[in-house]
Amino acid sequence: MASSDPVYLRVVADIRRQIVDGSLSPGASIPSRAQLTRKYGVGETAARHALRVLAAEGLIVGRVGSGHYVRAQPTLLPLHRWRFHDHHAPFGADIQSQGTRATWDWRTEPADATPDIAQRLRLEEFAAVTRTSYVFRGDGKPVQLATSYEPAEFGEPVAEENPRGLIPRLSALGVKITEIVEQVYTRVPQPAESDALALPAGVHVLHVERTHWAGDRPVETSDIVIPGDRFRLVYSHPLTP
Amino acid sequence: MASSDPVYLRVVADIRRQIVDGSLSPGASIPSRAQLTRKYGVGETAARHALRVLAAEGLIVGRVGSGHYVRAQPTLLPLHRWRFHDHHAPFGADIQSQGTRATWDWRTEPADATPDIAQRLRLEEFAAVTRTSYVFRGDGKPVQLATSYEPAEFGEPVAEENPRGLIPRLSALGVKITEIVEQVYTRVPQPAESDALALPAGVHVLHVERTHWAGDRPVETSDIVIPGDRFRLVYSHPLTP
DNA sequence: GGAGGCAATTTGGAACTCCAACTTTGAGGG
DNA sequence: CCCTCAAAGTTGGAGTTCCAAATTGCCTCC
Repeated sequence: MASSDPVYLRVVADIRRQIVDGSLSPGASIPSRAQLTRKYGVGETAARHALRVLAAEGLIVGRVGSGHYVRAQPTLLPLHRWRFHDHHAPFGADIQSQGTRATWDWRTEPADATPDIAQRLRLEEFAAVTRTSYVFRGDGKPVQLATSYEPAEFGEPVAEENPRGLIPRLSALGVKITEIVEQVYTRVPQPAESDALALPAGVHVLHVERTHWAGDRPVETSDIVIPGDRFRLVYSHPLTP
Repeated sequence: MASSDPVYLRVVADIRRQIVDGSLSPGASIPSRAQLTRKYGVGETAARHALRVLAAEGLIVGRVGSGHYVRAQPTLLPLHRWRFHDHHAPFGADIQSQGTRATWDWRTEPADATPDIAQRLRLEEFAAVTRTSYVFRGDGKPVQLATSYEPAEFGEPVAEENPRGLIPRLSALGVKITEIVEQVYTRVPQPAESDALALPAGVHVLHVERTHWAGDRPVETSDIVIPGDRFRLVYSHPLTP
């Protein structure tokens, strides 16, 4: 904390310290901005700025008319990525095995492959694909979004077949899945995603690009959007003897 | 965009749309706040607020005295998590294989296991462990931080032995690694991490908790901090016939 | 004891103003 | 053409003031 640093950073650092060292526990109230101006001898602008930074870090949350409060640090539910890949809805099976009631909606439609999807599926641009959009719910609240793309040649996953899952469905078509690859990164959610997932301000998502391979051919690719404040992803790698 | 929405959101949405649809390409300048007030008929506060939100989303970056500019969307270098686990520095080997010169520093010291580490290593609280802190550099710039913990009984990885890597080292001690588990989540970086990794404002990190298992015993656990604007993690899962 | 009303307080949005440090541009001179 | 300097403009920090919507606590009445 250099003496030339902006005053708001002094306020941020002090409050952050109290939160991190436990002096201010989850649910505890933070001084109002009027109180901060008096306590730290700063103006309202700096007080607001400090509160804004702390809120953006997810450490506090403001309630209109009431005040700011320390946020409980989220417990991140683990999603074991390879454990349920033979279920018809791996995510659903995972959180259900952890005691959360899981439901999901999906919508399937024919689409043209965007350049990105075409590349991932090694198709021509604008090739015909089948796009299936999912909303997964835990205890009734949306907790994950996913969009899956398959070459149109595999046909549309009709409603009765969908519960069978991708791997057996493609197997019945003579396509054997040999590998699943997931690429994980973090990003800012799009406004529609924030709305759909009821994300608190400042929360980023984990974005998983998952591709099913049959030998050296990609036969399905998905974009999965996972709230970064609710889940962590667990990957296991056994070592062969 | 409801008509009762704050005016700053109108500005945000308009500029975001231009960036997303390519009208404003990377490097393009954004109107200054004075220009925004005139263009959108809002006050300076709302103009600043809009710019602040866009900056927090990583879409623009402000340069003092110059203006705001559209940020190039980062190309995320893939880190193949299981490909180099038998190297002495898997991360280094990974980015080196992609053309980036990798170097790293580390520092080893005895420590007492915190409750979290004790739980992860199935040790008593405050049990003696060996803590090794790493700073990984790509082309001379820090690009990843990691802290590794081992039970103290394995001894201190002395400098000459470190290049051999964890798995052969423990193997020489009669401990056979049977599985590696990585848990991935995203979070706000701590100030020291932001400094160390030179993270732009608003960038979150991927945090990987990695544990090496020998049978049902955890024998090493690490916390790995990866800039969310530079890397993505790639996990592969072969399906057995 | 419970319900309702009211005052005080709070947050989030917003306006206007000022300032230091910095950048950019244009004019003038060599 | 190149260099210098001044003017204009920019960002980030900061202050003060106002307002709508919401919350909380206290008081009064039934």
